[in-house]
Amino acid sequence: MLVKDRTKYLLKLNNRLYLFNRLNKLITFLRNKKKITIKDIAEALGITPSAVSKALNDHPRISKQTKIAVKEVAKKLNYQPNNLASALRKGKSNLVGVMIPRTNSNFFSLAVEKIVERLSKEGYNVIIAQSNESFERECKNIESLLLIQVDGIIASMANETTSLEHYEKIKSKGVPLIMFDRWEDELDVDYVGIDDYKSSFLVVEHLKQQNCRRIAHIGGYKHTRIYKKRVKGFKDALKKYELPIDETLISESSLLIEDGRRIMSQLLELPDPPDAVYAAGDFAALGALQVLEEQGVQVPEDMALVGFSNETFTSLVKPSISTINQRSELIGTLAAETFLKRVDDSKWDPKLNKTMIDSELIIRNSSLKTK
Amino acid sequence: MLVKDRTKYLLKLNNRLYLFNRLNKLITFLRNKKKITIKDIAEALGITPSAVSKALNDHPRISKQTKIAVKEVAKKLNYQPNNLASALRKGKSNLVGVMIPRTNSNFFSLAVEKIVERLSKEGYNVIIAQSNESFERECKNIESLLLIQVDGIIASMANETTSLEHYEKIKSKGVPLIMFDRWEDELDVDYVGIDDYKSSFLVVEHLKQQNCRRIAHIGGYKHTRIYKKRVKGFKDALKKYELPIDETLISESSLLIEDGRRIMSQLLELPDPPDAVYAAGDFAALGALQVLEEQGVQVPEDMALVGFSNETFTSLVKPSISTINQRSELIGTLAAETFLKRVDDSKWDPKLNKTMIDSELIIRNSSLKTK
DNA sequence: AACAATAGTTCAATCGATTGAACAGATTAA
DNA sequence: TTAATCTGTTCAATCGATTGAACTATTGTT
Repeated sequence: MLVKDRTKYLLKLNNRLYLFNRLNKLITFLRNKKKITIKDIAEALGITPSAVSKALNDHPRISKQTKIAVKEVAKKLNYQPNNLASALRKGKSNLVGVMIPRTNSNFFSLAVEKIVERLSKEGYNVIIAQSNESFERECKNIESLLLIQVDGIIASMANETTSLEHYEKIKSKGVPLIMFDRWEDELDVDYVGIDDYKSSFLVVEHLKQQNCRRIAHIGGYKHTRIYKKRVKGFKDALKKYELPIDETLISESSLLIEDGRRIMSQLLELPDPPDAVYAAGDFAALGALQVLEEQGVQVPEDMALVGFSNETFTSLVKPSISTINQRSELIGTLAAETFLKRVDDSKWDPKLNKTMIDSELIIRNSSLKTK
Repeated sequence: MLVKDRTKYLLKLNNRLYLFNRLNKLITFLRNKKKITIKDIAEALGITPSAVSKALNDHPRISKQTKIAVKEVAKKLNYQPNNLASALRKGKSNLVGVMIPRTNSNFFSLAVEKIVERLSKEGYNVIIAQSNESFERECKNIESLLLIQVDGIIASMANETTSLEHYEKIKSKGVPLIMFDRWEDELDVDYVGIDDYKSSFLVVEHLKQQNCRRIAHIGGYKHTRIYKKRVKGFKDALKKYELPIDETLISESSLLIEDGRRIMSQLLELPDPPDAVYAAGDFAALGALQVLEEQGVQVPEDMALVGFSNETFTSLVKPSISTINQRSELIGTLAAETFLKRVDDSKWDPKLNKTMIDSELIIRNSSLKTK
């Protein structure tokens, strides 16, 4: 009995001490703005740091009371967990790297936005890196991302990139890698993107409906899978719709404005010029449009024009440019979800996820002859 | 009992699945070599981890021989330092957060590129966050950045933002904060941006030279410092160049395309419409241009037009839009350097750095009457 | 030869959170 | 009454790198 009474007394004392300490801590905090750790919370409550850690992480063996008390004090002290420490211990940084060729493109910008949106819901922080279409930069970025121990990388390849070692390196480190849009077949990774092959069919079908007979294609470099697929789709679609395939009408370039200009000029000088141009990129389409305008060629009457990617400007120029919507938001969300599936042990599956979604043709004035 | 048995069975199954998954992961892991730490290097050389650490960091008390040997082994084992561990110990993550309203804007995209370029030279990794002009998102982003313990934040305010508590929080945590372009005077922080006031002078001077007499201004919201300055500069410039100030010609908006359209329409309906429009944003300028074209108003003959920011499309539309180049690259570089100065203890200076750089007027067809 | 100075390492604590094992006390079962 | 079970917590090791103090050879000085 005596022991019990003494314990009660001690508890009371302890409680008083607790209140006192808490107050003290608060004052100290406000005065020196020092960083609060679980140790401080533990001290304030008269328990150990490990109990605090467990309480904060909802460990089943911690009582409800303690959890509530701990969380309350944590909030009052404005506790911010040290991510570095827990990352070090858990071997998980909660950081995901996203690497894209450029941020100032409608497609990538939207996709990234969705990736961030989805991943932050799961408590991840996203690091955005841009390669500027440069191979070297891409390598460096990957180095950096691995250095800071991201839990995964979601990437889209730079145009310049042909060698894939740096991507292999990610895989060899056991870091999940998800590719979207631009990617190579040889790279055995999860993938999300539109069906480039099918997209070309949409374009050709539409142009055929507009009574176009000779369709030219301004393509991207064939070492990149998506551009190869677009060309393949283009040719197969021509076949399907019984249109002639003329190799002189098919070109390969970086798809910049200048490329569009140069190639369009060349096409116009042909003895038998095309009556429609399908560019695998909007910038090239814009370049082509400029040349057409300069040379007084009527668009779409004399020459129909379709681009690819739905860049912002396509709806702003005159005539507005028909283009393929790659549904960037959906791709972004799916890429994020593929990553989440990959890191979820309970759903671990050796099979790779290859997700192909359907693109959408946006018909604008540059290709709409018939009303 | 039956229930219990079943539970046990399920647990067993679950456990087996878990083990299987783990084994799979282990195999992958082992195949790709385990993670190398300084301990491994130490073991390989028969010295202690601390000696290795010191050798790698070029500590003066370590012999040249040892340093060379350590670095050689490190390279051979493909050692990658654990950033988390060193960050935890040193209290420095080598991460810098950059928060911008949008990535798909020429200005911000270029600025960020330069920031990354400059900071990675100094061994920093950059986290890019976009607020999408949303106040809420901006707050969340700052939370995240602080959570992962960035060494500093370089930011430009969202349009929506009027309250500044979240920025104050950064400061109160002792994390260096550098603002660029969009920023408020009340916020006592380092700053880099163009001289918005002076920029308006450039525009008015140019329009006066083009014989414009009644200049309208499509302004941004005045709660944002830069837009306020542009209006002030505009009025003062009108005074200086002895042009009339007509408040009905000065408006305030979000500077979106629609805003430009709406305001331009209103201006055209005035009994005495202006002969020039100076928009504080390129998108608004574009909207205005669309309306002018639709209504058959000749640009620049009947109405000269100048925008602001040098967005990509300004040089692509017809007529190309005159605009202000904010020298994003320079701003980016300077912002990065301001940060570096701020964290360099040897150059510690309580004085805040406010850097104003001169902008540049790019004269294009939308305002060039005389050749 | 004795001692100080110096170079080159090792030792041990540390950053902050996490986690399995250990332990104490309360409750229930045998 | 004793043993078994369950609950709620503490203990101590750990993640990997860093760092000042301590220690041990080695060299130089007188």
